[in-house]
Amino acid sequence: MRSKPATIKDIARKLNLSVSTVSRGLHDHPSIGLTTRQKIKATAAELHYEPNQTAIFLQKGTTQTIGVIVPELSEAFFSTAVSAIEEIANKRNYTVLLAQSHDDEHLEKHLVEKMKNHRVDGLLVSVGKNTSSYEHFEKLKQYDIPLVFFDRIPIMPNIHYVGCNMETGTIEALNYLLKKGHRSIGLINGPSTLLASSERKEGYIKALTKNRLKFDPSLVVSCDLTEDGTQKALQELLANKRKPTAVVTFNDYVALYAIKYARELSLCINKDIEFVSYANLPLANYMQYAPVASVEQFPFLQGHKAADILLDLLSQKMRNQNQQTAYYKIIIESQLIERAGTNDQD
Amino acid sequence: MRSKPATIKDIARKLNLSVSTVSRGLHDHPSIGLTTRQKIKATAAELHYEPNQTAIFLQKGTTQTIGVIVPELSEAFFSTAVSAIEEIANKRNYTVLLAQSHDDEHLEKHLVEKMKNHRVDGLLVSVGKNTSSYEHFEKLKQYDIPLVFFDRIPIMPNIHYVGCNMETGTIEALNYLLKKGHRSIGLINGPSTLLASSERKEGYIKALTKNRLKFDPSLVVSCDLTEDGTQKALQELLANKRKPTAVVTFNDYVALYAIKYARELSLCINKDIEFVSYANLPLANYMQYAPVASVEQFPFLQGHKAADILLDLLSQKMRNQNQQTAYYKIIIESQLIERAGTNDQD
DNA sequence: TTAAATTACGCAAACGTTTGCGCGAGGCAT
DNA sequence: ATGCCTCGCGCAAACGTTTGCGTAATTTAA
Repeated sequence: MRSKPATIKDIARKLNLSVSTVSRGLHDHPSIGLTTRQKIKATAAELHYEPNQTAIFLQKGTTQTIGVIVPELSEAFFSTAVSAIEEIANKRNYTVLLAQSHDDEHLEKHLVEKMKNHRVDGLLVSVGKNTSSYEHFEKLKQYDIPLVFFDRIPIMPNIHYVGCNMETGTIEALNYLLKKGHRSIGLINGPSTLLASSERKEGYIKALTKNRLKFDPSLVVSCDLTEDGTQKALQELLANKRKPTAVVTFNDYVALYAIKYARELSLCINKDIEFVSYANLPLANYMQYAPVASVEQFPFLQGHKAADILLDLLSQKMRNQNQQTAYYKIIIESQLIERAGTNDQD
Repeated sequence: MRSKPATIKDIARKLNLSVSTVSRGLHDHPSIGLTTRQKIKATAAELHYEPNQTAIFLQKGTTQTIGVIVPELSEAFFSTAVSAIEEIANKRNYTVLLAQSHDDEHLEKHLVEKMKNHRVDGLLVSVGKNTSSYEHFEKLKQYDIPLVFFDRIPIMPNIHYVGCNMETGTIEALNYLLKKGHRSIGLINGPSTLLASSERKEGYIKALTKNRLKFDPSLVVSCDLTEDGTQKALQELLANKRKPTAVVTFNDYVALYAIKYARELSLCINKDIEFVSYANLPLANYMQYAPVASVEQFPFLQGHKAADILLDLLSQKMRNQNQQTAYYKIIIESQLIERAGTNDQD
């Protein structure tokens, strides 16, 4: 058992043919005679020959790889989106080079650099929540590497992205809570660097305006999406003169942290205070006290669309259609999901 | 702004030097004069030159990449292990090519093939729960690609692996439940293709034997780790003449499904029936009814160790130490974690 | 002054594949 | 018999980098 895999040269040597004949024979090129092709194939099988992708990539100037950077793979949202991306990529014979930034801007920059060095053909990114500068993304344009953002989108000009309409989702959430009788509704928002945060706030304001209610800025609080940050945010809301009877949280994890803390303060969940979240993760099905509703953001669809767009950009590039100045800005409508049989305290 | 990145050839042409001089200059080779080196570096910066990793990989016959295949990234256990692997890999300047098999044997085979075609230097695998044949792993030996299993380990000869001692963890779990007064304890086990399943069963039997209790095979039930399979398994246990008052579940997800179903059957959790699980995931902190204890399996440590072993094998290989016949079989001791203040029904 | 040693570069091959172009042999038409 | 066409192969370059070995010029020592 030889230590090195067989190459075309080995087959050529064994059959006393040239390397180019063997390469063509393996690819069923019509200029190679049938018997010669058959001999080549048989010898390839015998030597367990497998093409070396690195050599092919060098020769073709493409790596047939797309890079994907997400903040945290353990978040079902991101791993769902990634599963969708993998599905599309597999269908189009692309490899996915996956990395997680752990919401660390420095690591995110390093990962973008590494993706560039690996000459990924294109890149899909969900930005880290703490990322506040985007030169590392700008630099990719110099290398002509197509880039599509999804879910968490930076506030940058001239970009492709797939996102969810958080504004309308927020409006639905507010309408739902207002219909339930709530008049003082808090919002635990995310970092202001995220478009998603400003969208949520916009939706919140629009919903109040539409219902002829006054917007009280002190009921909208930012947090860093950590458990500690969430506690502080809830504390701030509960200390408000207009103590909220309902809170919309940035996502299910924030809801989970907020609910846990509310219980520690001896609040009766779904009586003293109700929660609505974003993401509608399966996690909530098993939570002790789940939010009464959640805004579905269709991560699988977002991942799917982002991958589609990227591969479309790649195929345009291959066809040398550099006249692309239009930017994809896909917004998927969100959907408020009311939880059936929200847990009451027994 | 040129569409293609600059290469060493461009620098060479611009400075009227040879390609080899430029390559050596970029690497501070002592045979290149200082002024020449400085000129080369300045021109490289000016042209935004960045080395092409594909070319380097071809020339060096290594990809500086390790492949990692796990069943499901959304499981915190696997994503934690992957974070540990990434940490080690980054330190040693390796890229991680990550893929998820979704417990699908066919997809797992395809991913192994793709990893091989990409000439990953080594591979880390946590086997899919439904994988029942392992030729796809055997074939890697032909290509001299080092392979280390972690967490879910196939029953195969001559392999490297890092696992957790499920036997002693199971014994601790049984001891804990026996000490609490339970005498009829069920076990919802996993697929029999997994070593982890037989280890759990062995631990279960040994614990009973050590406590001079009879082993009743009908109290050990296999399931496929799905929600549906878990329901059936619990049903079977509850229909037992010796209806268990405690159940040890294969992992936290199985516990979650089992508890949900038990509640549907109007059983009082932690009164009529208690659960102990494996994995000790953070998820359980937010569960409505969490298992009273869980066996910690240290996924970060497992990932860390698996990556260490693989990189050690790779560096032995680079030093041409083919005399390796010893196989790494690392077992990390598990640890039963009793949950503080297990939820009582209020 | 001459020979030997050292310095600073360049040539060419290699890694493994693809592919444009060319050539020799055989077949067919005139 | 000769010229043209087609078939079936091979040569060589290329992709972008690294590196073994060689050479010319300069410096140093005898």
